[in-house]
Amino acid sequence: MNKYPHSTRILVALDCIVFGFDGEDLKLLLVKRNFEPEQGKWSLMGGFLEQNEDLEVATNRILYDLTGLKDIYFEEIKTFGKVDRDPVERTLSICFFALINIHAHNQDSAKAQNAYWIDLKNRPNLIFDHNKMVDLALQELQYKAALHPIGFELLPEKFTIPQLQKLYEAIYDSPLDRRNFSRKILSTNLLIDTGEKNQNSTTKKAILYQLDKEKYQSQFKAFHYFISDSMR
Amino acid sequence: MNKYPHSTRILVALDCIVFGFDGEDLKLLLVKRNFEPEQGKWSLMGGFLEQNEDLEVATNRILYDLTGLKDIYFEEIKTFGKVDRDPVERTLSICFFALINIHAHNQDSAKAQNAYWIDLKNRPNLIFDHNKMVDLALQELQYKAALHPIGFELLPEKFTIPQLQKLYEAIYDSPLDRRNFSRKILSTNLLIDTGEKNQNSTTKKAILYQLDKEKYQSQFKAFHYFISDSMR
DNA sequence: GCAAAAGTGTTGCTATTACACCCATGC
DNA sequence: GCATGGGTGTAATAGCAACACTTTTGC
Repeated sequence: MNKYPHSTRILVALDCIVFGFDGEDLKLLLVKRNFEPEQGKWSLMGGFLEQNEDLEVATNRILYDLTGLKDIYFEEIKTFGKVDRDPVERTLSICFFALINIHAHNQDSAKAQNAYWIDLKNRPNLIFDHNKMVDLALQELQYKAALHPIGFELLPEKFTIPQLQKLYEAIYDSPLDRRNFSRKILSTNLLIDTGEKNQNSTTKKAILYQLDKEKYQSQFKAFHYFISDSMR
Repeated sequence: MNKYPHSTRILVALDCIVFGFDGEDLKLLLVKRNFEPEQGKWSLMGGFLEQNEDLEVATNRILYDLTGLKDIYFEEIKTFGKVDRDPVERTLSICFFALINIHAHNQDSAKAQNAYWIDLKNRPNLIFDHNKMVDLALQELQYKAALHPIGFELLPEKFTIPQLQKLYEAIYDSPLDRRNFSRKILSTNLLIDTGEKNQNSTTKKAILYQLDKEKYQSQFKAFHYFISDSMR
């Protein structure tokens, strides 16, 4: 240990932007801090990287503590490294976003962390540089979701095309044509008709689909153009 | 300083994949290590993040030391954080790639670092997890260059469309149709005809273009589809 | 004049848009 | 039966792939 001379060791945090979707709006899982510094203010969920912990392990640990979920989809965004970004001590923040099915996560885990789902559009001011992190995370989500089928991570196992459309409309904050959207999604062949229909509807019941996980895996890196350039 | 209790400070390195293009092949600027550990072996250029140094500043410092260039295009890829990735001491590596005009950089700077341009296709085995870093960097370059006009960063100020095509063919290691490529590039309106022609040619002299930097900036985030999905 | 490289043109196809119409459900 | 939301259809257009031909240059 500590054999490289003359170089400083630095505190390394992980900060996580957790996105969820309640059927209408995009939500963020935010923490009302009951600890110093900035007690009482809102922040992202985070934690410190431990000496004997792989980075991926730490990420999964933080997400599990917050949501009670394992195998969450997450993606590293950027490392924030201004010297003075944390007033207490110089701290790097490795920042990533995660997508979860808002109904699958464990409410108790969230409560234990003093975390709440907040509407993305009405989000409060966050501590430190966390506002910038959220802005960047939303940009990355919009970027990735236009090309790759990551949106499904935010939905329950079975979902309808109109639900999927509402999700995309929330992500891009703009309306999409119902008919063209449906055709585009179905043409990817990523969806399997379950034969069931959404019973929670007062009008025509929409078909419930589920993701073809094999195709999802194999086609993940292909470009799908879910959203045209002009919409983004 | 050091006010957060109970958390370990960690050594943070930056490792840089520098891409260049000599007109025929993609090149990597690699360092033949004249220091321990792994002296005599090949590695990426890197350095440590200092206590009072912003992350971006450190990145620019390392790139400047290596190439003698400022304002280099670079992009963060990922932070490598396996506990045992460096045998000497646990070290995080914030990994990024940079694109430079191979003829503009300062040979003396590179020599001072014991760095050489190596053909990407014939690259030697690298130390630690640096092979993985290069693989990932190439993937990211391919991904980004298919959608955004970053390829120009690898070319001199004035260049011809056939040169640009050779660059894209090197990046994707696959041939492109001359006529369709030309049309696609010109349709972006990113190129300005300088009126000059490439004199280093024994046959028909190609038109020298330069980048319209204003359009480059403003359209950078738009999708351009330089390369079709099937080619990637 | 000929070989080699660069510039421009055409055509058929595919994908995307911007629309309209019909069906199922609950009241 | 009617309002609401969901599923399917179509015609015009734009963009793309796969081609051939012509021009410039050095020898």
